[in-house]
Amino acid sequence: MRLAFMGTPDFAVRALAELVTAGHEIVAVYSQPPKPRGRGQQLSPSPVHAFADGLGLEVRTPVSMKAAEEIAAFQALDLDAVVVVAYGQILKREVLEAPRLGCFNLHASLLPRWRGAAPIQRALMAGDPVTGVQVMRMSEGLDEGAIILSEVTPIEWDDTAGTLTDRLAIIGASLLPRALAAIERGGATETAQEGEATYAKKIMPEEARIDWTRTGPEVDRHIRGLSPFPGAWFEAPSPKGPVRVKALISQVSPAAGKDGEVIDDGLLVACGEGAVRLTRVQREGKGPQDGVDFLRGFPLPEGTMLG
RNA sequence: CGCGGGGUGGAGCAGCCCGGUAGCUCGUCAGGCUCAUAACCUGAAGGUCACAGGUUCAAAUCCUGUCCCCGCAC
Repeated sequence: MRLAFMGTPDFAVRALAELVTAGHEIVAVYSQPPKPRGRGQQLSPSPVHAFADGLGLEVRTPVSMKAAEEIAAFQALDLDAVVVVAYGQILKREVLEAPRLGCFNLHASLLPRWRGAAPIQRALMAGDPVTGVQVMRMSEGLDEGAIILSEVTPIEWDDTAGTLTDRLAIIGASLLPRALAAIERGGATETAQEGEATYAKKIMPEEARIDWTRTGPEVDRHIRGLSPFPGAWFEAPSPKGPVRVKALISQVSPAAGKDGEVIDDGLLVACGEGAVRLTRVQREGKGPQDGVDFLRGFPLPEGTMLG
């Protein structure tokens, strides 16, 4: 089919790759414009942008798809369909209706649960037992379209946003060629979303700080849901003042103590109820390291209070 | 030139301000103790202190430049 692809982060790269492999003609790739990122504020293209460049595909990075000329240029592409994966822009009706067969979206949750920006992290933080990816026909509302294909995956006790994202990206990417094949021959079944909708709000920086008054399981989910990005963090006391430390991986434990108190010599921290052991950690200015390695150069003896 | 931290035996760190013997917690190897051990004791190996210049009698430490890593911000 004659397609356009719209996507921005790493999560979307594999989807694009699968579409290319499936032999579709990718007429244009839309991605968010390069922006200053990382240290030094270097202007750098999005992962999808960079990947598409590598394949020699035409990349378009409009600041807004709402501009009349942008819509006109899009309509002129004369497309069969469009695939959108974590693009980061709302598409207007004129855009959605331009392709012959419509616009399709890959979304990383079991809709209507977790519509919106951060479905994977929200599912993990909420302690959902399962999640999944779905291909849907896009409509004007936010992630409200009819479902065409979906696959469920359990959320394991040791999953982090990172591992789940990787897994869902792979599953989701494999769903797309199948969905498109069905759509092309007119055999796709479209099922309206059923159930109570919830919204996966964007993660705000203040939200990432660990609240030790919450229960062990809640703190654990908070840590894994935000790992590796943006990272749940706390403050550890040091001779030079409080140091910000990210907790990347943790395990729940039934031990007890005061909220935020280190209760053994292995980074076991008491919560409002129960405790969590921090098994992988990263302090500012340093790389990620195992809890035991961290402790060798940054002792946190029993009784230390974390903030 | 957005702000900031850092590159020291295999791992994680201290030492740098106030130049002068390479330190700490582990790991590894050998031996000992022990019914036994990831425990304990003794001993050993292992480092051009990121790289390149400079200052100095002397540089991990001071000065200049380069490369690389990371946190914030996004």
